[in-house]
Amino acid sequence: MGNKTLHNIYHLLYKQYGPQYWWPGENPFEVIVGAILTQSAAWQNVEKAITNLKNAGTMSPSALRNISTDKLAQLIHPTGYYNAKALKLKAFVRWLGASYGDDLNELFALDTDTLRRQLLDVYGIGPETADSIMLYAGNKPIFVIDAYTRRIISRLGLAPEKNSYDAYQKLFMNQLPQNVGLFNEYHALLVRLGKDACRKQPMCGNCCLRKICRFHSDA
DNA sequence: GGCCAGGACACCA
DNA sequence: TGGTGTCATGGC
Repeated sequence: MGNKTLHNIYHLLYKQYGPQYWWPGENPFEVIVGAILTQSAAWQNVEKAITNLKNAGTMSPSALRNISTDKLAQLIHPTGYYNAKALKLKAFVRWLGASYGDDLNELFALDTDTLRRQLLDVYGIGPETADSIMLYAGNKPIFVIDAYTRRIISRLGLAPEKNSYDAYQKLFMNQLPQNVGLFNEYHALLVRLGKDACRKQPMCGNCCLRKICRFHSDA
């Protein structure tokens, strides 16, 4: 594989779709809440939940600590898994208050490795959510891997030997400049492509991946 | 009416 | 380490 392949795919995607303006959210805390709520859920449903939280005056760490878990679950009902996600939000704000006095600037002042380890220790925050928080709320140069990314890369024949989150992440981070803006836009573009792409295996001949496929086989 | 969304965790072998 | 079940609504 040419070491410029991932660069070229990025430029092709950007040319096709343009900037995606991620992450939708008014401030870093809202981005974090959205990152937890969007786990295996359509963003359209997450927006409804975020609106509910704002209307209830609960889009803040202290407000989320003070509200009951049941009431919180009601507010985020549209996202699905609302009981589980209510516990996850509770776990995060409890930890944020106890460890950092609700100060996200202090949290994001940690070095990248320490920050990621600490986020992963919080209940409900796995690799993708941790990396989304770091990149889109903390502006840290780390690449977010999701199901779309794996599917697209795999179908292009670029899958790493190990089918693990870390292996996919290294694939991108070893070949691209450690640039927050690039990582931000690239992941968003992969999701955009993923929404368009045909899900059938093997790759069908006429879906939105075709152009990239043709490019890759030419490269 | 079935499928699947911008996952994570518990439990098992 | 890897596979499976669970959590669950809403749009197409």
